Amino acid sequence: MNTLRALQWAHTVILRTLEREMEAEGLPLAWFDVLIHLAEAPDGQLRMQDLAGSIVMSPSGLTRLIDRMEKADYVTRQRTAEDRRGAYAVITPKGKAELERIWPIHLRGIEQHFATNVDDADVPALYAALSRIIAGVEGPTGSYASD
Amino acid sequence: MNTLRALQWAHTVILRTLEREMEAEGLPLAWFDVLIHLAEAPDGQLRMQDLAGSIVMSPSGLTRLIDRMEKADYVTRQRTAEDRRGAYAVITPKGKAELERIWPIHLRGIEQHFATNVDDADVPALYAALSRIIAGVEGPTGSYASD
DNA sequence: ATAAATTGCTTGCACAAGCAAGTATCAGCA
DNA sequence: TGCTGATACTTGCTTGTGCAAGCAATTTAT
Repeated sequence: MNTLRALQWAHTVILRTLEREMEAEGLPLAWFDVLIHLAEAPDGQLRMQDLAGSIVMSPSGLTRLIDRMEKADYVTRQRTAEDRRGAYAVITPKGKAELERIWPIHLRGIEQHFATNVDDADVPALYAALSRIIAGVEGPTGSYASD
Repeated sequence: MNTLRALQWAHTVILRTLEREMEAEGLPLAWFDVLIHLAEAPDGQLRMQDLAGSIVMSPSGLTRLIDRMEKADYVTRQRTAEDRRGAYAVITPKGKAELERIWPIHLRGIEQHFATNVDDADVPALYAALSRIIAGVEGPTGSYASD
């Protein structure tokens, strides 16, 4: 219980801080998340639902997020003949460039607000514990990639 | 970085699940958070800003949250002569009753979605690591109570 | 072959949250 | 006392999110 509360606190405070930093840089954290997941995916594309799962957002939320990002020319939607209901979100060159730009800034933020405060010795245990939690909540069908 | 991502995942998935459960029970998680912090405070009251700090919410967000909860008669605002700018949020009997009602349900949810998946051996390390993170982000002025 | 059920994404709607600006009160100092 | 600045909360506005419903394409069953 207290551990859960600590988890919530740690998350909220860190993420809020990072979010503000990113926003100040002109790229909301959610946008960054999308870009990085796409950049890491083969061909820089992901089905909408897979992407929604990866960044833990509702389908409708993702639809609008991609709407905005498409307007900014960071991603494109690509429909495929193979299943004409579905759509891929594809990262654009501009999206890639933006990701390159923001990446070091974001890393610095993480270093400053998170990594600094983690005892090196804690990391493996922390990571292992969190992974187990995730695996448990998700069940065998989970889409969390522990890359 | 991956550890941070794991933190984010674990938090988001668990909290989202709990939130849906609570909402189904008729008490949003945020309301529960407010109630429990008030119930734990001396005289069941807390200054608005302290409460905002405790549940990690912006002052404006808390104002409206308390507005809603006041309408539901779970809390009251009480202004004091000592400093007429400030206000206390005070838990009402109805609020306490609601907390009693929801508490076991929430605990069961935590057990099911969180505690089950945490290796008992992990807990101390996990808690310690998270606490260090929190302390680091917060600085010496932090308002996180590790009760 | 065709109707029914399912899937994949998109819209209508309502709501909660944050930022910036506003208001009232208090503290410090000439 | 009377100003100046800080504090504590509240309000106006904008935005992002989720749920429920909708639409189109696809699969399943008859």
